[in-house]
Amino acid sequence: MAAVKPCIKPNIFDDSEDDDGPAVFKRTSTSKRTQLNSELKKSSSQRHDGPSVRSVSDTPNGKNSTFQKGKAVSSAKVSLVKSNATSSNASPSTQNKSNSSQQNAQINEKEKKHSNKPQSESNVESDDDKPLGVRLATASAALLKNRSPDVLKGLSSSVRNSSQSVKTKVSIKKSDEDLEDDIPLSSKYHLKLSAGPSSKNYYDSNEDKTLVSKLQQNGSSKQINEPFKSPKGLNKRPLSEGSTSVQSSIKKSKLSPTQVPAKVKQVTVKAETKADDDDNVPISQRMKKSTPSDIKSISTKKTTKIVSTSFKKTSKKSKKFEKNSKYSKSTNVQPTSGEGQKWASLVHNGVIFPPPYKPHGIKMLYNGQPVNLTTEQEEVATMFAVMKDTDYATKPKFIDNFMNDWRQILGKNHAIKKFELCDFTPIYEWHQREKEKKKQMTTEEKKALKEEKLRQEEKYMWAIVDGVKEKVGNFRVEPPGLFRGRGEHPKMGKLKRRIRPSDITINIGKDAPIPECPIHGERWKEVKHDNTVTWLAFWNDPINPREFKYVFLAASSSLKGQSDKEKYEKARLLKNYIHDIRAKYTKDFGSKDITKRQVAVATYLIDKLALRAGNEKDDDEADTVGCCTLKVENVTLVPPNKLQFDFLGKDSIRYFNTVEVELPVYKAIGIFKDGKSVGEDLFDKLDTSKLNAHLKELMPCLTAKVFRTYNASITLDEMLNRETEDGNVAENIVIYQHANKEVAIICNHQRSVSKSHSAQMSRLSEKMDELKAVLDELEDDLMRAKKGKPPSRGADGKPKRNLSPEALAKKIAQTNVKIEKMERDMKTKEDLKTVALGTSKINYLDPRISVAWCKRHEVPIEKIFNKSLLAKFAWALDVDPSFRF
DNA sequence: ATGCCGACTTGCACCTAGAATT
DNA sequence: AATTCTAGGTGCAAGTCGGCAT
Repeated sequence: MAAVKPCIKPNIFDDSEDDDGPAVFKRTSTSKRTQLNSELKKSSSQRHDGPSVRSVSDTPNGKNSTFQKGKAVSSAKVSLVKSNATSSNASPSTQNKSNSSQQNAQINEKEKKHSNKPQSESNVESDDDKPLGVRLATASAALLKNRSPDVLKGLSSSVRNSSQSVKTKVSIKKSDEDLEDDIPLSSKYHLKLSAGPSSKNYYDSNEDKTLVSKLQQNGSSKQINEPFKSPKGLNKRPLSEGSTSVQSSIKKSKLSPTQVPAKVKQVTVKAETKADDDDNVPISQRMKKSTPSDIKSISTKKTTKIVSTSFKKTSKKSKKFEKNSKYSKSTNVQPTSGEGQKWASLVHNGVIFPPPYKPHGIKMLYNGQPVNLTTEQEEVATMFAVMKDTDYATKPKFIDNFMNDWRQILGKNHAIKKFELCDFTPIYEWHQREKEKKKQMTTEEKKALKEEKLRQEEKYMWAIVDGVKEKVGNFRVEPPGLFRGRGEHPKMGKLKRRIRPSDITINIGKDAPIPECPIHGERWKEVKHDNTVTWLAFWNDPINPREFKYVFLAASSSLKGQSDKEKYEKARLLKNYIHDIRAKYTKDFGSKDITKRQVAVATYLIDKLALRAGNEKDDDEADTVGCCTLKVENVTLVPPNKLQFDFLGKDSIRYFNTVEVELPVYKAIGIFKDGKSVGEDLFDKLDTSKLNAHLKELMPCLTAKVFRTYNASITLDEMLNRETEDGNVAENIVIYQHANKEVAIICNHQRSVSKSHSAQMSRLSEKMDELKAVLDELEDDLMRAKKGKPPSRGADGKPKRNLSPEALAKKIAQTNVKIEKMERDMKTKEDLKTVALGTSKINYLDPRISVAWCKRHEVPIEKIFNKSLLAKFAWALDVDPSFRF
């Protein structure tokens, strides 16, 4: 099928499993039905009037690429690694999946249906459903453990070694301890996996046995529960050391979409899980036929219904959770309909602006002398002053950008010229005092302040969408400040100027009153009525005027909930295609067509390692990469068949991981690297649009990011179902958190170690020592008691009560329990110090998995989802307990 | 095909109130 | 009552991806 096909909007997917009816988001107060119909009629022609007006770029120094360019490239560790790696060579044991397959005695009907797939019947299913990473993960524990600090530190080296380098990396001081923390989650994870026996190779059900056989199977054994542990250490992730600049020159300018399917906008109907529907069709056929028809909305509707009803019969829903849900199913009508219409009526009050700057009059020093500044000049000086104790304050790029922008405000003739002569301390101290004052306020004062703020903001907090009151996400206009880009962002420190009403475009229903401009005497830049988009307002980003800042509804809104659900449905759909997709790319590993081969390998990496797609980036952004933009130095071959990845990904978070891969992949990577020099693209024939175009041929609407969602959710689902025993609530929660953590590691979701982490840990170990001392003493006393002697004197010298051996034994047992608990707590704390659980929970884990699991195991959902998550996932709360991803 | 624009999701850090601990 | 710790909320940066114009 042509690469281009209309991508359906997931309406297509069916709701049947979670409820009886086609689900529709029900709005509390008003029903949408009427309006929906009308929406259908409307055409979406207004689409183009999106934010169109834009100011001319005003980036004076948008070109600051110098900094970036200066960076040196990295990638040295090859040699080191190599040796280590080899030694660590995980033994790929093979072994089976039986575990997983039996995991679920009570597969519900739906499940069974799923397993009907042609090739995956006989529970092969279970295998395919496993995240690749899990199945095939490898890692060299030894490698990680042995990593010398140098290895870590310098991603930089190869260049260095190779002499080409100008390594300019801004030095970042790191202690050895720090280094430990730098080990990316993913490595830890894989490490863990690598050790044990494992499940069979994922593709063994493929036709492509040859390839398979060549490859060693390796495994994933979850039983090895000893994740890599980083002993001590504190601190943050590595930073910039990674990539560098050679690349900039090589960079292509943006990506280029090849052919993009025309998107069928959210069409109405409810889609059905085509998955289910299709289950009886051989996948191959399915792939072909499916798209056009199935996915197209209307036809689907019917199907859906049928399907859903059939499903339903067995399911009885539990409504418990439903009450607080503001959504519910009401009709068959889809919330949005028509061509891409997102709403029919939209009422809101616009946005609120930060208060004008209040000058404090504290004079900073220049060359030791107090200087007079105008209000505007002082404002910018203050922005810098208050950042004194952040890392930014010492970064040359930051300072440089800040000074450039500040000088413009100071004017040509101002006395202040050189940063080195500036002393912002007086302002900084003033700021500290202010903070202190605020802290000292009594609770009542604070409360009053809070109420006042609330009073002012209340009207902006809500919008009325199709008659339903919904929370607005970010109604506060961003205050002016200094740009805090992540990683080595070339624009960090630039002044983010104040946004005014004349910067803002409002989007609102035609019939709604236009929000009054909150700043007297000013007016909005523009007011439009585009119901094909969900934003309420936007303005151009002052740092990069070609980009926008939008005001959207909050996550709890129906609009967001709906697309969230669609996202997960799409990922679930992938479950039905994944087997064939894997077979296909495995086959293509050996393709003579180099593009095909690159596509295959890239897809494999995205699937197996949950890499992001990797769009092209401009020179005025931090130099980070994703799959398609990997540079040759980001991947190192580690014989015989491992790859070591080391690069900075989104938010300049380091991805460092060594993985065993299929031999053909290993070889292919070698070929892709061949003849290229540092800074060049590993996948030179690829970009995200080509890759996504390819993925769309395999499954309608499939894009790279779906793999992340899929692998995250399927992992949670399987882990929960495999590991939950009939424990109590607390035990179950531990299991959940464990699964959550695995997912976070797969996705490389990291957080920086809190400043107080090490202090906290040492405090805990002190306590632990105390407890142990107590234990020793008790044991001693017990001994004595048994011999009929009195207990020894306590530390304070006072005699202790003479307890019976039984009593002492009991105390000992209690103490032991305490110690064990404490050990566990410490371990978790240490384990999680660099792992961020939240991101996956919010963005990657289908909430229905969690809700259904909670229902099955009588875990109160509140233990898993906090208030805002409950609101965000309102659409999922009434899922049938038998739901499986 | 490419580049750009546009809209929307994802992601980490920071801040804070309130819980937990002393 | 004072302090420390933590979860949860917010802020906003940084991704993804579609689609149009060229």
